[in-house]
Amino acid sequence: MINLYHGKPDDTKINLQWKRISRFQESVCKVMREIPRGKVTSYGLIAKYLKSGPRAVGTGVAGNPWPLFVPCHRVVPASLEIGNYSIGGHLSSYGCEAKRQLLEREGVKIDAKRIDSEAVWTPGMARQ
DNA sequence: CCGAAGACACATA
DNA sequence: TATGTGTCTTCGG
Repeated sequence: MINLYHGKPDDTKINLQWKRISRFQESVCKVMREIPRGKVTSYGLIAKYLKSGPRAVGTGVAGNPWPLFVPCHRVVPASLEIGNYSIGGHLSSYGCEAKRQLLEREGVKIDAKRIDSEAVWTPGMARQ
């Protein structure tokens, strides 16, 4: 698994229990799965794509049932900052550091505390 | 460029 | 039904 880091867009042979989450969360997760490797997107873009509101997307991502299975770490604020990120629960306050490491390792150029605007990916585009 | 305030859509209790 | 949210956009300095 974790083919996400190997360039494969879909690694979920595992039966994710979509039924346990809401329709909206499912849509958000699907959109996030379409994010190419080395690219990032923002809540606002997903919100626009889903014809929804940014905060709703944030809520849906925050309640992401499967961190890392769904590349929620590729979702950053529109300000292109790292933003917050909680992995393995809300116990890790250093999740943002791990997020930065993950993104950097995926090829996203991060300038100290900001993400390269070239790495922004918009939902709805043709997958690379 | 940086900081502060309002708003909107959806989830959870 | 009411409140909260990992936000966004806009206004002012």
